[in-house]
Amino acid sequence: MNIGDVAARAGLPAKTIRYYEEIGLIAPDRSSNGYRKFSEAHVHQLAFLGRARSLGFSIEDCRILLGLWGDRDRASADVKAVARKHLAEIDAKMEELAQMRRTLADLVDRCAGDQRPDCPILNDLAAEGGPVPS
Amino acid sequence: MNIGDVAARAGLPAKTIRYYEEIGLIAPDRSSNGYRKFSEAHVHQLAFLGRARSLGFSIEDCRILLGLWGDRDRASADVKAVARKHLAEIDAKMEELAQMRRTLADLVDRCAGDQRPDCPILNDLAAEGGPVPS
DNA sequence: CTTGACCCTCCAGTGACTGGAATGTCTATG
DNA sequence: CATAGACATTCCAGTCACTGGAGGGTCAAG
Repeated sequence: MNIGDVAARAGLPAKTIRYYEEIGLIAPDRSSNGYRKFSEAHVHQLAFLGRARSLGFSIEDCRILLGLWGDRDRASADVKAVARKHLAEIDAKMEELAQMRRTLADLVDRCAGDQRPDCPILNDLAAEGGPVPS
Repeated sequence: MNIGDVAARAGLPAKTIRYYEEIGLIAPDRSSNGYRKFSEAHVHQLAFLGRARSLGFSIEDCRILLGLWGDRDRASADVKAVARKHLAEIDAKMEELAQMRRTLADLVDRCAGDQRPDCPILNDLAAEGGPVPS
């Protein structure tokens, strides 16, 4: 199977698949003409990667998960540990965003948004204490 | 004022301040010895940038906000538009993260996390339909 | 034999810094 | 006056995970 077919079936751009080979995530064979040759197993691996990436796992986490997936003797605890770490990162990011959102929404609410120059958003950004909600 | 003092007062790393100069966000003078020379106004601008960045505004948004801040004839509507656009981006990111979080939390919940290899996390990542919560 | 769809490699760019090397300048002390 | 150490400078490379594009080779159909 050539890269185009694999890309269609795995739902990933060909560019991305080439990149994944470059960083050693997958290792397709080569035809005599230099084209990458993919097996069904490769398609499954790439689809796996696509799903893991869509859940926000980093490439390095994906590498680990792919290794665990291919390891018959894995412990589910190892998989769970990776997932939990990622979950914690997501929670941290959400908390950070929520904090920004609160502050920003407050500023937006307080701004008249008319033709006059007076603006609480700029005022708060300019203020010593910054726009950190007390 | 040298870059070290400005960095301490604005709460930004010197490296970042040099970077901001490189991309044209600020324009400090130079002493005869080649050192950057900053004024009080520069300190305020940098602190402004630090606060805007901490709210997640992109560098380009910061550039716009800085311009509006320095424009006596601005309309607060223009400021509000920038902030609202950013608020919408934050909301989109939060929604995306929340979606990931739901799926991932479900997977983690369903995984025993013991020494056995059976693992719903890997199973779902490997599945045709992917780990998209129905 | 040509056309067009595919494939290849290599290079550069994204955003917003950050680290480090190699070098120059200033200030305080012996 | 020499020197040590704290500061400053520039430039290059790396981060993360791709993405775009140039320039060229390969293949199947008509």
